[in-house]
Amino acid sequence: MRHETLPNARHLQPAGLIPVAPELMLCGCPELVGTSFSYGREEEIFGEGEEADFVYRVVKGAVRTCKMLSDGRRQIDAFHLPGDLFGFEMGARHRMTAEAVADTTVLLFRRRQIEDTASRNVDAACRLWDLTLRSLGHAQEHMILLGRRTALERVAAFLIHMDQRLGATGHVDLAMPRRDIADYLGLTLETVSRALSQLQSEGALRLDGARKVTLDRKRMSAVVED
Amino acid sequence: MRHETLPNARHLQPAGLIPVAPELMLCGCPELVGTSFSYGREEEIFGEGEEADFVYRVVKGAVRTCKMLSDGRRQIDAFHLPGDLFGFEMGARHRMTAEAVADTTVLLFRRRQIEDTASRNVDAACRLWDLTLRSLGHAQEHMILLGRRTALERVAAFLIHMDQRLGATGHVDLAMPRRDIADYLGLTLETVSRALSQLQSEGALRLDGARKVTLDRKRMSAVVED
DNA sequence: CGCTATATTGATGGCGATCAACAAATGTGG
DNA sequence: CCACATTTGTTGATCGCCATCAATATAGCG
Repeated sequence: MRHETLPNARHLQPAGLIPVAPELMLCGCPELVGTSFSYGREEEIFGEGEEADFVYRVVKGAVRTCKMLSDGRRQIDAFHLPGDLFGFEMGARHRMTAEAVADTTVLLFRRRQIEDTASRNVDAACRLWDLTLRSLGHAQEHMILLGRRTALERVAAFLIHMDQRLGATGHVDLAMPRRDIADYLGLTLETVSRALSQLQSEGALRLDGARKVTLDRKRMSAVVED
Repeated sequence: MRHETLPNARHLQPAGLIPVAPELMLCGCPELVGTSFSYGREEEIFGEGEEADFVYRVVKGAVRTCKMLSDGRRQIDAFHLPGDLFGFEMGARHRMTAEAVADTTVLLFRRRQIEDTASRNVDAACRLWDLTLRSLGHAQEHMILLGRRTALERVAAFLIHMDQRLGATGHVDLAMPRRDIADYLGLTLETVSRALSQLQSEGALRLDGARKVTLDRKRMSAVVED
């Protein structure tokens, strides 16, 4: 049994004092105040197999959670953007690795505190259950994408989804490289790049630099068509 | 707003009276007593988009939950065997279709009752949360299979998993046809059949009839090797 | 038995992976 | 600020796995 340790962190910024800012709380509970941590690009937040003592909320930046096989094959199960929670686990240990995709700030919540709160506050417990159901819903959507969608459909669906999460402006600013998109979509980075080029040649999007994409939302939707 | 109706069912077998049998309860709660229903092979239990008023537990048989695209592509997200719960949803409506793979008996629990119980009984709420986290964990495992595994690995992993769920005897009795296995693994039924033949020729398993498989667990594990 | 549903096996083709070269963006030190 | 190195992204050529189409075999069932 090892001692509970703090995670790797560049800079510790202690949370504000007496009047708790609402954005520091989890599920609106004043007793669940997060501690701010920052991670550099590509830095590991937690690794598969580590003790799952904390739950995280993204404040700034982007995080990927993924699984790897021994031969290096990787599957990214989700990208977490500002406002998103990640790090919930069934057992005592993480079954995923979490890494910062870009320079990232997160809020850290002690898992025991969350569980204590949930066991006393019914409303918080329901909200936590709902969050887990939401993750499950996302995973289920992703399974049909991975199992049954073509490469072009996957890339289009990904961009549409990112656009919606970033405000549905049609201007998507991708935080992650091609390789990460590929590992999220079950493709290679070359196939992702080709799909983007094809979507551009079809007039469904425009690439204003590799990470900046402008979508024609109507034509993009026509590509996925479920 | 439509009236809450009972699901399709062949035979209604009213639950036992005064002393509630433990196998009829959910999470060990005496107030959560299920009602037994039976469905024939290929019969729909609930459809995507329907009101999610019930949660189900398999008593006998097997159930598949799946999503479909408009052009007929299908992804089965899970097979539910005796003891398994299914039908939990985030919102008011089912986002999946559930169908009986074989002649099946389920217990039906009113969702409102479950939520009422969870809001009063902390222990039950935690168990329900844990069940959802378990489903999420399964979905995450399945994503790396769908995104990064070869056909042979998928079929081998599926058989190993089924063997474990059925008691790890090495004798797997498949309840579902090749087509369902294929739609679960993101393959075609021909590819599933070929993978089974190849595994047999490699001595990793023996087919005693299409639905009866005897595994060499050591050699099977060597195929998936994560 | 014969009828039907299910499974296996074969032949062929296409989508996406792999290997490779080049281009563009980013960063670094002089 | 520019020369150079490094990382990231695009595009091309080829290959292989799995899908598709097709034929046959087997199992289940009246």
